[in-house]
Amino acid sequence: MNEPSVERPILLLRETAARIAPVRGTPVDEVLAGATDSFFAAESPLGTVYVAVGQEGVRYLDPADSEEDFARRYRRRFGRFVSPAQGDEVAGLAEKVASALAGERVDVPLDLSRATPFQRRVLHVVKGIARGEVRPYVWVAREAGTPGASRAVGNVMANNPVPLLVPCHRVVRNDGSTGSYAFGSGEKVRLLRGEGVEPEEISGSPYVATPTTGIVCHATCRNARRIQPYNRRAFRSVRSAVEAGYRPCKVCRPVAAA
DNA sequence: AGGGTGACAGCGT
DNA sequence: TACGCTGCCACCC
Repeated sequence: MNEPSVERPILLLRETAARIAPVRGTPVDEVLAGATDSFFAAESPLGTVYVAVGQEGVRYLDPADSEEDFARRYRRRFGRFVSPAQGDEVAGLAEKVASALAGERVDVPLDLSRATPFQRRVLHVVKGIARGEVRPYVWVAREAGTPGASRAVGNVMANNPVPLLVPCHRVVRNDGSTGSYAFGSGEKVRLLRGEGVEPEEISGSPYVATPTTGIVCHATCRNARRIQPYNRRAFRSVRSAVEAGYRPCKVCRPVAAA
């Protein structure tokens, strides 16, 4: 605690805690302990990101410019302090996060306790979108149990506390265009390419069917990818495919209703 | 034909 | 409250 080489975020933190303590009538150390979360840095496709840890797991991930910048943003968003993790307090979690950000399929515990029920449902759905695949906002809305809420889903994505870990960059528009991204639409396209999704394969015809089965899929559905080129029928919408006699795939569940 | 555009419904915050 | 990483349709060339 009394290291001579006090880092700047910690110094700021102590100063603030020292201001708060007398107001609350609480010892400084207690204020510090009760209002401070830990963070660590990790490498990701977005570059260096900082990762804050809550009670249940990762609470916040941000490709901030610096540790100071990250701490500021965290404080503004959660109303709590954050300082670099000491010793090995988050070592296990940091390892999982590093693996996940490297593209491995590891389950990273998340702390979404600050999210609304709707946000939690949406984030949970999006977490399940596999690498190499994309799904439209309207699909996420339907899967989350609120079929009309595709725009509200966009709002949740815009405020995703844990980008990359909850892969909001895999949520695209229903017309096959990639849509916006909190860190820029170009970054979204780059991320998707890095995962094997070429924007061209969905643009204009995000749905694909085959007469051999009579089924229509999202173009990036693992089953759609197996369709032989000469059996491949491209569609701009599920509706047009259904009108042509195809029924929705039971694996990727394209939204059939108007 | 099919890509672009504008209006507006619709949802949660 | 008004707003937004949308969807859908009408309408344009």
